[in-house]
Amino acid sequence: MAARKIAKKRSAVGPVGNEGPKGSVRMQEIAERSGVTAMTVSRALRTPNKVSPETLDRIRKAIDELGFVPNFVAGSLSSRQSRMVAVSVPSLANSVFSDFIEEMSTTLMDKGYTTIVGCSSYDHKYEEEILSEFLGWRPAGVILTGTSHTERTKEMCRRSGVPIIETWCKTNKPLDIVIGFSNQRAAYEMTRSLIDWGYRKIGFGYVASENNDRSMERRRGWKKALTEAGYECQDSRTRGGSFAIREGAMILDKLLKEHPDTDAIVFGSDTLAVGALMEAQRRGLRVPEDIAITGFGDVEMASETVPALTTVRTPRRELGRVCAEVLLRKIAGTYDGPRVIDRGFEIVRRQSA
Amino acid sequence: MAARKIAKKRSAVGPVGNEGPKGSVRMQEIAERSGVTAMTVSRALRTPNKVSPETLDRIRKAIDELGFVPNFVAGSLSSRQSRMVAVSVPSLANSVFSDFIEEMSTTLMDKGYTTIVGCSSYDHKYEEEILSEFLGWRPAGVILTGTSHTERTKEMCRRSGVPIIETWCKTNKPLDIVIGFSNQRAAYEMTRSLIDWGYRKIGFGYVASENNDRSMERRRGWKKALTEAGYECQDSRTRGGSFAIREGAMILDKLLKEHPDTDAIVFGSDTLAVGALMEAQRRGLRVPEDIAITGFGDVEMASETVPALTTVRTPRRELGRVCAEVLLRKIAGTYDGPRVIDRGFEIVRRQSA
DNA sequence: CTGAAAGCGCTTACAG
DNA sequence: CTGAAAGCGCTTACAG
Repeated sequence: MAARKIAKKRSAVGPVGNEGPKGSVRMQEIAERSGVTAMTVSRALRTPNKVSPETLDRIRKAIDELGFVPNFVAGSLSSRQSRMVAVSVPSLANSVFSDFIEEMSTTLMDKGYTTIVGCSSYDHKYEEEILSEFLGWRPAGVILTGTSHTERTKEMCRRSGVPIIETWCKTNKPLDIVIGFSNQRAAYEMTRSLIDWGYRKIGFGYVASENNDRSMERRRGWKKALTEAGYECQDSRTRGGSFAIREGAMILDKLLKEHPDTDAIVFGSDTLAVGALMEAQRRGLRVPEDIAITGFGDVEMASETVPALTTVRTPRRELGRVCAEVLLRKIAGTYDGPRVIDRGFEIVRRQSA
Repeated sequence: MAARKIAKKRSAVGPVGNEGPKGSVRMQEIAERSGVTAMTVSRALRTPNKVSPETLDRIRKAIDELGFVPNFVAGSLSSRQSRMVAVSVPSLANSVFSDFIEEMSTTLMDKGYTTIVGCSSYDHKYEEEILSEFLGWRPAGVILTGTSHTERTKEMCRRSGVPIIETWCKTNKPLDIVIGFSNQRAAYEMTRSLIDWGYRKIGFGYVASENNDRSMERRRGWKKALTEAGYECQDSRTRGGSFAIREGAMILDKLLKEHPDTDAIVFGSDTLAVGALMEAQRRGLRVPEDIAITGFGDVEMASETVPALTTVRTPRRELGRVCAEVLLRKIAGTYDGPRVIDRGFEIVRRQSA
């Protein structure tokens, strides 16, 4: 405010170089120092081939000397497009999502885009708040986990007019574009595989949350496989939003107590499965001889446990990259691919089943 | 552009309500609909007590009906302060940092701040690029992992004039403020504890990277404890930036090959320790009878392995919260605490040593 | 309690 | 290849 006004006066009067601690350098300063106008500095940054080589040199030198960092806030307001992408995931503590985010944000940064990330804690209402906050930054695109959202979330997405990608799921009626895989199909095939391998009393372990459509889809897949084969369905769950390892142990305990003849458990996540694996070891249960255990995700840990975990590999890094790439093309207006993109999954058989 | 101009004309001519898909609602529209000027709408949002209750009601109603989302980009440019905080961590895949980030970003969002996160992949040069990118958004504050950075990174921090917090370390000469704990002291005490518990040939396992000052500090602490006690120092490492579980197994292998009489290994991270634990199990080695293993971090998994992991608990969530709180006070200009904040650590003895 | 004017630092859309 | 003018959607600093 006052400081800025003084700075302006200074640059109009004498040579630059004494920018105060708070007075960050503007294009104007660069322009003066290189004997052009701000317009040409702007061009040098955005379309350098439209500026003469000598001018370019001078400008670049000035930028370097003054440590000029272009103000994206001003640029975004002016051009009505911000190179920013907003993402909401249920949790970062779950490595499945942190890997996804890491890959996505790296891909986006390579193209000059900044990623803002919010954690909804598996809560649709909180996802709505995050989105509303993020939309204030007028992002160029939005990526949401799952396909179930509050009405207001959907309404805000529509009104915003920006490209939306939903991910980690598959649906036939995405808000805009969906990139993921069928959770139901994946759990179905995992369960089918167990049946093929000779298991008969197959339980399901998960954390119940009406907000987690992925989890519920997986449960549906497990149920479908058993029903088709004419087997009983017995599941066990803990309540709450977190996917603590501990919960896996509790589920194993509960399931074996209620249905002692259970010979396999399909878990809705690797974290739960690893928890169950550890609990089995503590009890002296042999896996898979006494009880088979399968996970979902194929996190790094899955191949290292003893016994190594049989699981469903989901393409989490690939999902991050593809979401970024498709979104970028949507933003550029050059996307002409399908609205539903299925990246599949893979059953990985190791030792635990 | 053209669309915007048409939209303006529209709103000047007739009643509002037909905003196009791209034409997001502005304060101007809210003002017209509630019979005031944009200035009053701005007040209603920022200092509602300075607006008459009736006016406030009308404005809020209009905001709701039109689905107005204030444009932070314009607000930031105008007020010369953005409610945005930039953070750089080495990796999100490491749960130690994702927990930290989750806590920090939640704390910041509660106060109306948005967090932008970048992953440096344990690379100082890449940290510099991320920072330079982030500074373009004119964040209100910056949080950096570690205390070792490139010269240009430090220079940019100074020039930016925004509050900087370094974390996960302790140093006497922070760029601005440092909030963390002494990695050297923590590893020293872990090693001392092992000595007290009767171990004599204590190795150190870590991933070598000159960019990771935390790791090197921990190694120094281990060495110091052994040297003071007059014992030999034998370490083993793998090269590279990642903290894969696999590396822990490789380190165990190498260390036992080169120094078969090793009776304990201090690991620089829980991930490595868990990898070693699994490898020991695969080889039929008893932990801690044949070999003791300790970790660093106390991640969720640490208490669930069999045997449960003895480790150093670092206050990662607390660090996230405190970084956010201190930064917020620095931004507000009300911080008068120390420049060096030590949040300590804790040796957690379980079964693996 | 409310408003008119000016400005934040860029980019767009011309013009030359 | 370069520049002058206008404007992006808000907030600041008055004034009433």
